[in-house]
Amino acid sequence: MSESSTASRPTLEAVAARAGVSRATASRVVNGGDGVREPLVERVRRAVEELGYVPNQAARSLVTRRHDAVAVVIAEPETRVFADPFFALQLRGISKELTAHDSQLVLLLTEGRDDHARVGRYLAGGHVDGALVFSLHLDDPLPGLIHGAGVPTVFGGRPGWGDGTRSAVYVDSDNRGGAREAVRHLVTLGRTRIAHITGALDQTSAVDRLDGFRDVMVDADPRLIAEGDFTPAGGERAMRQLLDGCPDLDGVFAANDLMASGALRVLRERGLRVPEDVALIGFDDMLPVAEQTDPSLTTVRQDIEEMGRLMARLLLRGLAAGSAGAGSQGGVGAPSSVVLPTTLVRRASA
Amino acid sequence: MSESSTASRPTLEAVAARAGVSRATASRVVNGGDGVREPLVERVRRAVEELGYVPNQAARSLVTRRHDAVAVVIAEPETRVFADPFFALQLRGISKELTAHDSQLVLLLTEGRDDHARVGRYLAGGHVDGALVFSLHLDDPLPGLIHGAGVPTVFGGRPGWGDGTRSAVYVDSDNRGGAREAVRHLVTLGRTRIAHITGALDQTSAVDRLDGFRDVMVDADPRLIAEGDFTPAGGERAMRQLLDGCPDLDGVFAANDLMASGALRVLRERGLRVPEDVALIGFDDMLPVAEQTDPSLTTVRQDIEEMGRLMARLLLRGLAAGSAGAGSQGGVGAPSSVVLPTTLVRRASA
DNA sequence: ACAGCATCAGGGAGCGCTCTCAGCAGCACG
DNA sequence: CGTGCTGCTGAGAGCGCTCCCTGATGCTGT
Repeated sequence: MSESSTASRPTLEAVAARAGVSRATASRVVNGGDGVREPLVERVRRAVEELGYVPNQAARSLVTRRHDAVAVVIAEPETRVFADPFFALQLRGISKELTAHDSQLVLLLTEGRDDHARVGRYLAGGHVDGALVFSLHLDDPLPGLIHGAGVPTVFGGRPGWGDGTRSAVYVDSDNRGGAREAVRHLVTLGRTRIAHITGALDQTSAVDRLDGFRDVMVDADPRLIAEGDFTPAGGERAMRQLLDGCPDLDGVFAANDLMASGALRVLRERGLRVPEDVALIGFDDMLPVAEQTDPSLTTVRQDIEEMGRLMARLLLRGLAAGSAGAGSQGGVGAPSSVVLPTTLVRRASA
Repeated sequence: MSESSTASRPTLEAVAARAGVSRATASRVVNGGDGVREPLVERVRRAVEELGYVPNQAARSLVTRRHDAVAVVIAEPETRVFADPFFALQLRGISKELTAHDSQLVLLLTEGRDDHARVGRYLAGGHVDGALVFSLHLDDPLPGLIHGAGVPTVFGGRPGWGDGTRSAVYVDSDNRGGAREAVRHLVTLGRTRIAHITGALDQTSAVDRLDGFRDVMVDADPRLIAEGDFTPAGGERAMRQLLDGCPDLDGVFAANDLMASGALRVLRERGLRVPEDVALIGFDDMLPVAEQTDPSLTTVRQDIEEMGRLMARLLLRGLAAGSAGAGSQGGVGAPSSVVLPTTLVRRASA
């Protein structure tokens, strides 16, 4: 491990001295240089350069009460869920947007109830300017807790119906619309006995996709709906259940690609051809899965990275509006939720 | 978006006043309470509770020069690489360890050269106590740059041979040993014409795995080594090349599971049975891949989450030692690199 | 009972920065 | 040439905290 340099870093005072100006003027230059005459700006700039001056963020925060930092809270990242590319891509989108606005990304992963309290305390402690929160489960107390903590927050995915989260700002994919499109596509292909493998129904995305399915298959036989859990194994189980209850089904819409891949195995195992006998559609367009299955998976794509970018943008915009305008309460600049469109990606399975 | 509370948060001064003690005493209690008599401790604790006091980290950092924050730098997260479960798991391990030590995780994702400068500046700016750095490519200037920035750093994976990184502290899997074990297993199975699909050779992990392969297959026919790039498509390409050059090979060691899955497809496509005709071993034990292939993949497992945890632990230990001892340079507490063992996971493919 | 010692509380300085406010220049105009 | 104005610059306070140092307090020993 390399050691930290013991030589104390130069202060604004030192820069000012070197440039032959006051600390205040040096500060002005460092923060944009408005209202300082050109020759002085130049001198200060050079002094900064020569001394390798970097502002002390702690000192700055102390007086400005801004931190140029945003917390990203990912609740309950069970291996299964967290390890999929989903969060990685969202993080990248968020990171890009924050970087563009000189904000730092403080990552908070929570595991269990104790952590909720910890995160709540951290956010309430005013260490960050705002928070981006991912909470997968309907019964998660975190969204309510955070919402109440008085920290500007944008949620990733429509949050559950916890206290006060009805008014929450969130960014989500059009799960319902995407599901509708998928099922309609199956209908277009002439399929009539179309089944649905749901996701874990304690997550809004799963509920919304199920609703989308029902929008098209208005009075679907209950035997054509099986509850899954977003895992390949769950997809297999659900597919077996569906085939047992309704052996002549000719279309399946799975609530994600992982379950679709499980379903695919079961279909093949039972000697059913895809897409000839049964057309199959997934959701997410998780590339390593969707492209590698045989046949490759028709699926509903959502732009994950864009979701992340948008969340960050919404939050930053809200922060800017909140600090600029007098009342941040529902003011003109207060952003509202965004639902991003999805697109059907046609491959071989349907 | 919920707005930030306008009521200013209570200060230590307020706590002290309420508890009827001085600011200094209140501070002592908040920081552990050593040297303060029990009744006073109790009173201060209650005041903290009642006022909902949370220390202002900025003010604290300003004087202590500690930040209780660690930067995690992930260089060049191309979608392909970043989106695999690898980083997610490492992040989780890191997060757990940092949380246990009340440190925050500041995530820095870099994209391109400009970002390098940005990250360098950030780290040199003394905003964090230390850094955990992932850099995949041998020619990446980042490790050298960071190493030179005077920030205590631990690397994830053996870094390349950039300036000064020879002495760098890192945590890595025993890539070479794991590879040896995999190839030896193929030998044990009676395979004699064993091929290797390498990873992208600008990454140390790929080089080390190739070295491990060579350790066992001392004078392997060059036609039995094909360069891949860690992607399924690369695995397919390499497998074709291998079969074209040496149609009677009977064992393959792929440098990761993704490439093994690609190789598997090609083998099947050419009518070769796995493991009967060709035994196949991967690396990583990336579950969604290794378990879902048919046949399931024999592979070399590394404990990714543990790697992350260890990196954080090493860094924190180094920080503690560095601030305690006078000279942090190679002192008693200075940690040295760790190479974690791997284990062969036998499934169906070999 | 009193000196001597250890222990614990409080006063105060100061970390590095921003920001208000006063002051001083320079200019146009009367 | 004097007055009023605009536009920069600098002095100084203070953000909330830690920590040094001094002073007060309780306890032991004789």
